[in-house]
Amino acid sequence: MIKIYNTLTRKKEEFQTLEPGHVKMYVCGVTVYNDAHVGHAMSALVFDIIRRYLEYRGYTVKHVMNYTDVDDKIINRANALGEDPLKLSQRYIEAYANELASLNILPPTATPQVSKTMPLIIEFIQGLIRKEAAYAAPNGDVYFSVPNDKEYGKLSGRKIEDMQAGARIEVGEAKNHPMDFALWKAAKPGEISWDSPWGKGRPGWHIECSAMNLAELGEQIDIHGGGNDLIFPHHENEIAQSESYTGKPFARYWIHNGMLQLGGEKMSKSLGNIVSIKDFLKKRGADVMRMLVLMGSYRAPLIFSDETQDAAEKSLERLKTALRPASASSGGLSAEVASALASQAESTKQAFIEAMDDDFNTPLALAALYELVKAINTARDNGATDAQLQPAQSTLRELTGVLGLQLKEKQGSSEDEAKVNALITERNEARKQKQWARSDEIRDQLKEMGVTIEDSKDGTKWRWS
RNA sequence: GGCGUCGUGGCCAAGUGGUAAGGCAAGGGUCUGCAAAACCCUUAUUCAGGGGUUCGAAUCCCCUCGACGCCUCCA
Repeated sequence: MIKIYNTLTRKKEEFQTLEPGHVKMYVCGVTVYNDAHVGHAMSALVFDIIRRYLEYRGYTVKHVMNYTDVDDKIINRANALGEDPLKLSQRYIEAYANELASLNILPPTATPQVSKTMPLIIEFIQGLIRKEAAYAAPNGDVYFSVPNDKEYGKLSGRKIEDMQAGARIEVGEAKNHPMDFALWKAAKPGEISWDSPWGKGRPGWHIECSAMNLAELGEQIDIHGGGNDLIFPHHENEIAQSESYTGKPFARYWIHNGMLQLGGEKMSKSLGNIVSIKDFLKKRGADVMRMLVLMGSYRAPLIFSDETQDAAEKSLERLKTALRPASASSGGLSAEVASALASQAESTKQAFIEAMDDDFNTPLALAALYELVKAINTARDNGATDAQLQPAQSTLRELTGVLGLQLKEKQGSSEDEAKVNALITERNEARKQKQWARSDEIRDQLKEMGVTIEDSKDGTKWRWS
């Protein structure tokens, strides 16, 4: 039984889908006006891991991730660049999709865009007005009427009065109540706009997600996800809109990931402390980013530093050691020892599932994997053959695959490989003649080429590092 | 000011009543010409601090201190 921490109830709950065996999951994507950063990658990875695990447990997952391609920031950036806003956002959509693929994130089953959902958004707003949950202001804006929604604040645990005390709320002249938020914004001169019953304009930020949810997944969904910075106001407003419109409970489980932190602060475009996904991938591999996410709880802040990145890289290396082949000269394990390895594989699998079932406890799941790593390596040291290692290794592959880890050994060009082999042959000649200085010199040379070597009874092994 | 999350060894981190998982780092050992990798051993009488509940608390309650997030665009 899978348990999920639900932001709505602030409790772990048993996971039960609306429809047996099927999961409808909507995750807030990004506003596309700039390069995405590793914080976005974290969020995408968290929900990719959740999706992969749910699929592993037998669910069919409909995974919707939206692109906000109509927004103030996009318009400003497009104006600055003298580019059409939709062309600009399209460019960043393609870039983001490629980056997600590079991170080994499964493509969502649908990726709706605001600009392509306009008729439904307008219809949604009309519906809210009909139900008196919203009103059109004389200037062409349309607002959601917060005081008319008795349940407003249930996700974020806020009271309308408390928020007003914050005094940071801008009182728009056209609003009836300071907490009301825009569903439709009248177009300013020269801005991109769409025709609507209220004149030319464009949607507010929150309504798009309500509309796209309805379009892609229907009135009720199982999982709604995103970063915890979206809890208020975005998700609060989404609930308000969707539930006012349908009269039904919207999402069963609200899942929010913690923020990625750089130097003790949240990484965000407005703070300017950004590491882009592009730059990260130049320095480190996709697995390193994923490992960083796996090492901590998805709900907690993720400390992004050189130190944690190094640790993630080393931890990956450790997982990889278990997947390496048996020693060529191995004499085989006794039946007893071989069956002990098999039972470790089985108990690791169970521990892994138990950990992941408990609100996707990836650090605990990893701990289970390391036990299997140790068992495999010990078996190899004790002379296991490849055939004896293989079942345990394939269990390890299966489980790391569920987490989305690729654990590929690094590759070099075949030209370089020839060079490496020549050097190793030369070194082994030197070693035969006990010319240790020459031998070590060659090893240093190889190291500079990015090659690690290991001498063993079966000869010299090497790999790119 | 309000709402929320949280404070566990050098770093990351699991652990919601029964006596501190795991990874990285560090030290010692086996192996090796030396390394590397693997394996073995060692490293928190203690869980921000102070009270309280309990036979028993990192885990529950109260207070204090501190960090972070949200209350404005934000994954």
